[in-house]
Amino acid sequence: MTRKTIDDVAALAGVSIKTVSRVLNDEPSVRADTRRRVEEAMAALNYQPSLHARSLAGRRSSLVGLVYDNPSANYVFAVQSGAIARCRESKLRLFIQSCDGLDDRLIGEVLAMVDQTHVDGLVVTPPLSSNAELLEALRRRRLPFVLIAPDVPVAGAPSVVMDDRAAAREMTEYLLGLGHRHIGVIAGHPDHGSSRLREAGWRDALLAHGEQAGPDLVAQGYNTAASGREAAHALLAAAERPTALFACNDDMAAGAILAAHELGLVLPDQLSIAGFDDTELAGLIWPPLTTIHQPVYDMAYRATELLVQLVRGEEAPATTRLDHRLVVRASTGPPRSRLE
Amino acid sequence: MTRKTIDDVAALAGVSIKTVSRVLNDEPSVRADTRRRVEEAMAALNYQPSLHARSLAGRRSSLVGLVYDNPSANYVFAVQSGAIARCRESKLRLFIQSCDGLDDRLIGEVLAMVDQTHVDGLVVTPPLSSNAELLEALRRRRLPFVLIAPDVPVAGAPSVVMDDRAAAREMTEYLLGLGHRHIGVIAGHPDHGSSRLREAGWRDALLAHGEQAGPDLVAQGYNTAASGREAAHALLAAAERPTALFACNDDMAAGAILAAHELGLVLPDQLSIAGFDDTELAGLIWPPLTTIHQPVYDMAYRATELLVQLVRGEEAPATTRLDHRLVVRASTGPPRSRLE
DNA sequence: CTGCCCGTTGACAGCGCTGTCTTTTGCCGA
DNA sequence: TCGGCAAAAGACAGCGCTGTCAACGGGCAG
Repeated sequence: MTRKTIDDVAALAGVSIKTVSRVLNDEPSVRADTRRRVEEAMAALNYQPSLHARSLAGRRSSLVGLVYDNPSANYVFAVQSGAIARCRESKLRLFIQSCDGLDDRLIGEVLAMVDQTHVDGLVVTPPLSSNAELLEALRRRRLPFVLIAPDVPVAGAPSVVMDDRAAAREMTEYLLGLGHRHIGVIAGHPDHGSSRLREAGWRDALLAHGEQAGPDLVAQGYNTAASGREAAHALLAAAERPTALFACNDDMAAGAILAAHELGLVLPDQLSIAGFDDTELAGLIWPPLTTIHQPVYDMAYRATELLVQLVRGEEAPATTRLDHRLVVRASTGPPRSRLE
Repeated sequence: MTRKTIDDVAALAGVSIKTVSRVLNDEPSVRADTRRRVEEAMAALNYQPSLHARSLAGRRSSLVGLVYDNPSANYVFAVQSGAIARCRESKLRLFIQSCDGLDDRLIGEVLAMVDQTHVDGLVVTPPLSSNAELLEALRRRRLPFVLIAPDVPVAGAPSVVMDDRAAAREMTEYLLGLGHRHIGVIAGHPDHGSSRLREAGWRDALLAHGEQAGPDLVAQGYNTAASGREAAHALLAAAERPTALFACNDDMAAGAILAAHELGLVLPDQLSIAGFDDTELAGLIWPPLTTIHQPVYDMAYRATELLVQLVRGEEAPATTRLDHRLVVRASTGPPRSRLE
């Protein structure tokens, strides 16, 4: 059993291969009954057109690239899921390129992938979406691409973002509303654009309420649980201990909770801890984590949708902002002093 | 700037395109200095051969497929990472196919992907690696494939496995060694082959030590934290409460820990909880989870390596067994009765 | 010096499609 | 009935490579 080609279908349907091609590509000017005959022949032969032949002959590959660099498993998985879902709707295929450990060969590898596979466009996730050099190289290639959560907007490339700063401010205001006055922040990885925004949101809220936001309330983290734990220990060692900690992502919040447990602190009575992202993890730790829901799946879905538009030659909005949501769980509560 | 083709390289190097092709494919019978000239030309032009043209003209595509169906984010991420790492070494590309939500169209979609993209071979992860119908269809297509953790060995398809049963037994024996006598088990998803093996390992250990392994010590879970929590509540409601729980994966263990916290139980004094898989989660919850390290990344790496061998026409061992490891953390300890 | 062999290189067809251009068909009004 | 015209269908080249086979040249035995 040799593989079926367009010639087999054409022969069986009694038409030329070009007509089969037309049916395949949903082109007009094919009579309804001809179309039906062709479709029946395709079904009867279980015909599957060759991606490679189509890509070589035509200009498009029906392939969308997704590039990422070492963010967390949950993030990558959510992004992939969203992008795959949208691709399926348009009969596209997702081609995934991990840049993990590529370091300075990164740009070359991404471009090699782009050139070899002829992807029609690219979805770029953070932190690559803030890599100016990469983006510039993509632009020079005139390859359509969409950014997820870039640091700053890039001309000509639509972005899908959420309002990190407003969300962080919201979270901090929620903590202030509970009665906290000393709210420490565990900052995110300095190379990630969102880190600055989230820290800024925390500062916004404190200053708006006339509270201090001094350096003793800030500890640098690196988006990992280990760094969160360390940062939390540092913050909690201060003379005037914060009664609440806002970690700029859930992993660091989990690390902070570990630190709290190590110090024998009862959560949330003696210490409130909040995170950011609402990963799966947030609901699995104890106490369940108050956090900001970041709609990663939806952002990836939307980004892919925008890319589809670009590939078709349609316009796409420069910035698409999706809503976040404050998710209150059990890791936060009023400070003990107010209870006593 | 139009894209470079093999003709450009040939012209610059002053050879025929066939010679460039030979260099590209590491074929012998190219004189060293000719090879060098061609390589220099390729570098000078930044030439990237077209995947589609190569696949169409040759028989192979340099594409390896990876199929998965809804296991956890961590699992999928680890598998992808391992497979990508091995692919990179052989200059192959990984083509990912998610079967999430495909249900009965699953087999058709996988085969369509295989036929359209002409992947050279497939790495199949659980639970698909136990899908007899899918595997049979792949075999009929004479497509090389390697299974990760299949339920039962499949003739002609190498498998990469770990010894789930021995690992579960080891874990249970460790708990017995701590002094536990009533050890409950939260069984995994009934559709996953490993679930049975892990439960069997638990039973092996208990019976070998002359302990009961009655139905009141078994609760059905579905590999999710929510199901683990429910199962734990059920087990802990028994008249003679178990002093230790063995959850057949980490997510369910996390759910069980949630349940324990809800009941106000102090871990591990009043209750020990152990998991299986050693996902990232295990180190992030409180108390850190005692579990079995499953070498998912390594299994995927190895599976891809075996697939590369198969594609080359070499033999590959029917079964490759990788080592697990008992990872003791703080969620387990001697039962309280022994302390009193 | 001749012929043979092997290592090296090249000419050319064709992989399975799509783009372009041409031909055929069906349908309308006169 | 026929011309005219748009819609439908087909012929054909060629996308960028690899497989096949043929051509070339140099070393070496006879």
